Amino acid sequence: MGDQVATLKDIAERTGVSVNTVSLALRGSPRVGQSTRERILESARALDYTPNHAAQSLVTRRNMTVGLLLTDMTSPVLTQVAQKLEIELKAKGYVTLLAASNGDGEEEERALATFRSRQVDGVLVYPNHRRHLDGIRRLAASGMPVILLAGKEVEGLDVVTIDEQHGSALAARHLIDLGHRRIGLIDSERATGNAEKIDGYRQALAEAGIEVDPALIVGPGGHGISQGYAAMAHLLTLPDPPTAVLASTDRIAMGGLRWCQENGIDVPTDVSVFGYDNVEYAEAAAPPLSSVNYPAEQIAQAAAELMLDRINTSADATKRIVLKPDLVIRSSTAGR
Amino acid sequence: MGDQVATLKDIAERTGVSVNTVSLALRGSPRVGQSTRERILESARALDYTPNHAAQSLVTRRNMTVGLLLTDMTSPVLTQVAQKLEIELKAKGYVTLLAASNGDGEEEERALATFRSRQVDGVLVYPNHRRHLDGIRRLAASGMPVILLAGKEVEGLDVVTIDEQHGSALAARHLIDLGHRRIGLIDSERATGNAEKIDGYRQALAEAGIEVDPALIVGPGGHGISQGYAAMAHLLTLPDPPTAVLASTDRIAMGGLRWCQENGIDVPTDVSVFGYDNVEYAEAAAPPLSSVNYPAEQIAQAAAELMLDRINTSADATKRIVLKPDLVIRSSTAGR
DNA sequence: TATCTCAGTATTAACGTTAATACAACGCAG
DNA sequence: CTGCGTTGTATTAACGTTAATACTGAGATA
Repeated sequence: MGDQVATLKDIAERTGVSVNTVSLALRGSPRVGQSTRERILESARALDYTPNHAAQSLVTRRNMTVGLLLTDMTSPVLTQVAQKLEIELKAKGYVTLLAASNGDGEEEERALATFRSRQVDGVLVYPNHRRHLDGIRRLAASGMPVILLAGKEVEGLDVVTIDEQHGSALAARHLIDLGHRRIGLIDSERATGNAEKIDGYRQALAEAGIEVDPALIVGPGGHGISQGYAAMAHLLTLPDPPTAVLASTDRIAMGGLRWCQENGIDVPTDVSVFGYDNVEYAEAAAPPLSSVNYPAEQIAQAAAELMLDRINTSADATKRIVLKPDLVIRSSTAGR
Repeated sequence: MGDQVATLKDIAERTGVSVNTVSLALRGSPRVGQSTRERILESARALDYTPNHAAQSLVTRRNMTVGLLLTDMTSPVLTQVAQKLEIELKAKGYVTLLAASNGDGEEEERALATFRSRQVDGVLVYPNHRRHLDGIRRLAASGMPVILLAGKEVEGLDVVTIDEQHGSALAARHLIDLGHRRIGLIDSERATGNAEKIDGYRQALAEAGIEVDPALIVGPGGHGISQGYAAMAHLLTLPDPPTAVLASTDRIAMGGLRWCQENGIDVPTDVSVFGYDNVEYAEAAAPPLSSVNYPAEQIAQAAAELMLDRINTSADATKRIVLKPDLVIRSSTAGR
């Protein structure tokens, strides 16, 4: 029963006023009389009225929706950001339309097209590739507010992200300060921030006057736990193995920790291991993992704020908000 | 330039035909002539036309959207399901509108209202409370397809979930088979499936003729890692501590593992620990955690299929799909 | 040649809402 | 008692699309 949803018209008929009066009353306009308003509100409640968003958005040209495009819906870092964003935007009345590109460029394009077709008011994107931003640029050029959540060096687009190079350099410096000179790097090619993280590592080593040994840099070809396991195996069975290892991801680091454990290599006595992202599980690793903290909350907050700005006020120059990450030192790192 | 989005009308004016002809042509109707069609398609491309979804949905009464309400956007299990669901639904042309209730009943209500207002074609829900389903029931009663993703005992609503009691019983039985008699249970009150998991534990013990010692059942008051840590501390400092512990969540189990590690208690020699969910990180725990596998992919697949069914064909009797979980045995469990 | 068919296109009316404007009734100042 | 602002409500026109129906001209049919 009552399979049809109630519309303004239904309320209007029931109360004997015009549709427009109902609309005004429900929106709290002072122009409708006390008693009429009450009758209308009561009818609305009785009919369990919910405004038809499509109709509203068609006429107001506001959708109260922002699109959020993630590269991976299961990444703890990304979902943390997504969670905060959702909360932040919801507080302002916006709904989050989520899509995942799962590392696929075509999926990314499709998601953007969907966002456009649905007339979202703005789009937040973790791009798949740092260089290949054509689709995103096109969308932005068409007047859609677009904010990138990775790729601090990007020109011509708003960006809110962390300084991944800085984080990486910080971690490397910390290891150097502990007395390490041979520091391995496991960096997954496709992970967000690839080149930047390698750059930070190089920078820290250069500053300390340590020559970079290319044999100590290994791309695991993925960012799963098993890839970290394999990469660590590779590094520690080298003729002249590193005494410390920097991983581009906690996942990778934890895979590495597992290899150490299985092979009787004590962390941090035999090797120090440094993660990246400060995932919740890093705390429960064996041993608890030192990691570069990804300030998800601040990113989300800044991004949400900027997004609302972009939606409500017409274009300024593009903005670039780059947060500096800090370190969380636990017990997977120690001096020589 | 071109800040205004192109509409059918623009294409119509440009090609000199009527709006309706354009609409037909773009939808591939055979009723429009070859040459006209080509001119229209070309114009559409030139103007970078994207259909206005709000307008479409207003008249077709199909939104091609399903709402997904999660209790926690950062839970690895839930996001895994969300990911698969998104992929599955996207393949059928549906977009996923995501919301998180974050364990708050009012947020849940608000999210459902949003879904309704946006005229989603269906709603998938991880409910906050098993008993308090009023809002969800009301939505379903209004004709909206609704599928619950937890709470196998629920009447009158479609449910796709796993048999949590069975999973829990399986795990307990495994520990019993290994020779354990004093088995602790850490079950977080609010986690999905609370009562069921306890029931499974009781059931397995009863079957084996082991009396349940209430002192061995501890509710950690949350499902974080630190709560698991504290709960394990509590259990293992008992006068007569358990020789095996079943945790209602991998997160909790991993918190427990950490406590053991810090306190020189070897797992599995001194205690066996069993997790629940088979989170990715379980594999990298120290030691790798035995866990009840949550078949996220199957859940998502079944839920998506049922949802499309509900959207496309009018109501049958409510359906209840309950998958049986299996165990993943790693090295955190061993015999006495 | 008159009629019938049919392909191709146009016209009209929805969908549910908001926005702009018009109207009616009323009290009140002049 | 005329005119005027005020208050409350109604009317009309949008928004961009689809659906139903109406028209038009040309070739086929009788």
